[in-house]
Amino acid sequence: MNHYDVKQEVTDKYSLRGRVFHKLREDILSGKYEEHEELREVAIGEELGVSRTPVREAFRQLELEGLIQIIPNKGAYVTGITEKDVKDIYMIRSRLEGLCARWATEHITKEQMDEMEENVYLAEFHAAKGQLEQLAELDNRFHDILYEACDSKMLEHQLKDFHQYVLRVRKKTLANVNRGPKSNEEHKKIMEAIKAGNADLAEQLAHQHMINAYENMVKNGLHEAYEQRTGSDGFLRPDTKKS
Amino acid sequence: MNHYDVKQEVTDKYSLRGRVFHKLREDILSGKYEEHEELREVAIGEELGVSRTPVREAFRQLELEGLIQIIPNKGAYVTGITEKDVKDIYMIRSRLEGLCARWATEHITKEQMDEMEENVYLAEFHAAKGQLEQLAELDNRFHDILYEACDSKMLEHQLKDFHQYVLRVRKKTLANVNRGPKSNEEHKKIMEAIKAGNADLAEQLAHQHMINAYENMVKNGLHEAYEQRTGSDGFLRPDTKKS
DNA sequence: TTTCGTATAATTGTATACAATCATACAAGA
DNA sequence: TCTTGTATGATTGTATACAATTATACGAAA
Repeated sequence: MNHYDVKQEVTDKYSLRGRVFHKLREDILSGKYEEHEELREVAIGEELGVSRTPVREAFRQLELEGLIQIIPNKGAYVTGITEKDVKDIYMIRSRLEGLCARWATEHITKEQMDEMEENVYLAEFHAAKGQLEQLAELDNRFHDILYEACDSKMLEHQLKDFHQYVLRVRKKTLANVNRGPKSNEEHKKIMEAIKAGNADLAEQLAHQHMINAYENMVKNGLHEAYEQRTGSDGFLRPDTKKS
Repeated sequence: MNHYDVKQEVTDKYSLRGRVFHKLREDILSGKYEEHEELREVAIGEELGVSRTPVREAFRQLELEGLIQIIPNKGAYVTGITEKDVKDIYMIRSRLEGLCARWATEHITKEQMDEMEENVYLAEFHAAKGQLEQLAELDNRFHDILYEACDSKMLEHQLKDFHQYVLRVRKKTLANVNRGPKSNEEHKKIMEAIKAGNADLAEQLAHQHMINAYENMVKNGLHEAYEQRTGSDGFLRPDTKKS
């Protein structure tokens, strides 16, 4: 096995730098830090019990992920996201999710198809019972399945990049009682298109699915959704990675 | 003026770390290092006359840009790109370029429109005279104009991310005598669609433009194009940023 | 000869010291 | 009062020392 064949996380979680990186990312996404808040190297270091070196390296990564902005010789600041940014993100993502659905149609395995079907029908069940928490988790998982099924590490990388932003604005989207079931209905149609091998339709549906999600969010008050830092909700965990 | 309003490069070019970052990026893209070649901190540092600290920070950024891969406690390796990756990149980019053209239709300024027209007609001139070098530069510039005109820092960021990869495989694409003029014809149609305010058509044309570019590349031997590290060509400079 | 273990070297990970830059406070002058 | 220059402290930028980990060489045993 060559070194480059090793399945490698973007950053390891077991070095100090890795831990700092993940901790800061989670804190930023969860709203611990205000937008435009300055992050000081020594303060972060002391809080986590490490020196400045790993903190600085983590900063450089967070900068490229778009979560903070570093101004030379001044400091590191939590990135602000405007409403236009949010809209752009969703529109970009709609294209990529569409492409993802297309490729998923071409590359999905039987196991992935099975899990997707299970996901949709399970979500239908929870929707009927009004269990929004489970519904939200299944929603996240549906998209993860889609990412895996598209079988493109490039596209997956892109979509996960956006995930960083999206998580900051998405918290309340599915909290709306109407969107959850509606979202799942759309998942079902996407799933059926994939199963039928209709890539064009799958792309179109996944594309529209994102746009609907965005429009729903706007309708329900985008502003509060992403301005509010420590909302009383939070049933949607920031990191929805599967185990 | 608030600190976060400052137009800020992703990374500054005047710190040692910034210089290391840009130098390494250029070297990787230009093919100075083999794929999967190991980059050692001290060696790079000595070559550039700096210590390991800025080199390490640059490494972390290059990793997130996808140009190198860092394996904990082992080393940093230049990322390998498979043929499938290349295809994926072009397909993803086709969607994003399409979206970019759509937004450009909605947001382009008069100055940008003028420059785009000038670009196309100038390219027509060079195409007629068979001046491929100028043609290639104008081609790059056309896309830069498009990126600026779309007026979305999010999309611009995404497209520039891909640029890193694309530059590694693109060198020879336009060297083909046929593709240059053909490419410009497509630019012209995109330009006309934007000018006519037809966003749907602009998106569709820009989308197809990318796919054509990819198919042309495949037709002319993708493999050599991106495997070859120190080709005798090189009239297409790796960094095509405007001055 | 091959395999394994150990010693040594090489390399990365982290902490810290020092330099450079920036922010702030305050006083002098207009 | 307002502006401006300077001094001081705070913060980031870089170099270096040391620790931890990994790679390599080499010899002993099977």
